[in-house]
Amino acid sequence: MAPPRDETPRYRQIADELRARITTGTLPAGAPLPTEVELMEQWGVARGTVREAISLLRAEGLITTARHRGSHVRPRWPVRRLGVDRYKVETAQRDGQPAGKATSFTKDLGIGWDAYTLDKDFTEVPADEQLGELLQVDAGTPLLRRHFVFRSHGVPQQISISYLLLAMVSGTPVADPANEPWPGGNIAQLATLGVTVDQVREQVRTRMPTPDEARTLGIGDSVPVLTITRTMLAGGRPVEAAVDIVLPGDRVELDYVIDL
Amino acid sequence: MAPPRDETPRYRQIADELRARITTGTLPAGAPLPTEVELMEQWGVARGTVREAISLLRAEGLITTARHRGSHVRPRWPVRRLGVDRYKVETAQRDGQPAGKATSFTKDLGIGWDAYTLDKDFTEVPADEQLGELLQVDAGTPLLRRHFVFRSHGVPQQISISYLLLAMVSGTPVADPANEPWPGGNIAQLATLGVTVDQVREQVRTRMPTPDEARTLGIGDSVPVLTITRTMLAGGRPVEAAVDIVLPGDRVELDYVIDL
DNA sequence: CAGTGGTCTAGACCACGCT
DNA sequence: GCGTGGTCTAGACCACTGT
Repeated sequence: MAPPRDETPRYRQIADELRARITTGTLPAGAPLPTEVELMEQWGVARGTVREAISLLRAEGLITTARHRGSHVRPRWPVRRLGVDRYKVETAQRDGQPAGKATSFTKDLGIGWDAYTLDKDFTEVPADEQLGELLQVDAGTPLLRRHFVFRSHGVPQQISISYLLLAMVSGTPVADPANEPWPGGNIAQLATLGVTVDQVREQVRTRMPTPDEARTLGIGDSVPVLTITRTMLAGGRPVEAAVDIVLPGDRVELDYVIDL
Repeated sequence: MAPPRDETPRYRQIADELRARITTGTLPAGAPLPTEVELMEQWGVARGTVREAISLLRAEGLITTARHRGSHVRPRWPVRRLGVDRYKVETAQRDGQPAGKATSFTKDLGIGWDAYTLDKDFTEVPADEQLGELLQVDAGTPLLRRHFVFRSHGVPQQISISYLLLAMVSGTPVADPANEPWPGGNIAQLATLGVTVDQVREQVRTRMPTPDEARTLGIGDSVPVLTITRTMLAGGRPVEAAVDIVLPGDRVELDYVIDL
């Protein structure tokens, strides 16, 4: 009953054909794919075979599938650039008026990403081993944990979990969530405490999102994320550590300039 | 016939249970998962349901599946760090003896990645629009295209396609593939032509690999890749552009330090 | 040869969005 | 209420790996 074993599996042939239509633009961004039933008829295969093909394309990030509404060609998002100079700009602003909202997030927003909202969640936690190492303190040292979800135009753009030494910020305006978003961002914030950040280290990795992250960022669970572990240092001493900044991989580009 | 619609789908429950066993270490790296038939019996479901669960885990990069040999917990690879100072080190070496093989690739190799081999493929191509913009030349300008596949211990670690202005390198040793790998790497290479690279720009993105890249890098096609577009500048003038450096996302970390 | 995953079929019921 | 994708069943043949 199984059809002739010509060469490549049927479901792969179907996926190949659809992929070609997408990449050549015959199926433009946003266009609906044929329904499963249509594909069954066109190719003369069972539904499972069609679904296998579609799930391949979904895993490649080429399409999205919405329940009851079919699969559509995934539109390309404008790519948001996160430049290195975002930190330098903030530094420059530190001495002048902290006008506008220039967190390291909002600074990055190019065209079209000017308005934004935050979810904030501040708690106090003891340092675990990894955080202790990053911040060069003993495990158990009390930290202020700040969990942010940045959104612009309602679209989630970044998840970040950042840690500050509680002894450094306790009782200051920095420890008060009500003051977020803080004009000038993290670095301006620390400057009000007399801490001058002079070096930022970013460790960049990629991985697939957890189901939770995919939901929060509004991406398919087949779109990879960029993660950054960021350490801010003042005079060689770590003062802030963001262990897991999570960015949607389909619309972010990190831009680094290295002077030799 | 369909079983009770309690809440989460059966295939998801199965995946969740297996995922938990993996992350807690009950199923350690390299351990085999139960076979499909075993899972069918243990959960009392059809094979399709079991396969759905397994394909979920595969998409998350937690397991690999080999034909006729079952699924196994994917071992964690040592993470290779690509630090910013790799370029600075090369600069320092330029004036001294170019001892050893210190390309920007080999410099990055920490413990265990000392021996390596190259695939090289040099051709001459005209600049397209993107390359023209990166190198600040007109489209159509002749370029030397160098395609490398770096391997260490037989394991592919990096694919890169790099472009140099043909007018700059034509007839020089740099244009001769036989001279690769070049001691000291790209920057040392350009130095022999009197070109002093003083700035490197890297644009980092992530995406899923093409089937081709997955095969070349020896990763599953569900492991994301990091891509870098790198421009080297000398006195503000771009002298080299690498449009698509592709790195396996499961074993690479990019490390940037930003001085303010 | 037994057992594995790869592929495929031909049905089924469901919840939900749309018209 | 019709059509969609989501989920599931119960079979089947295949190629290849191991013993």
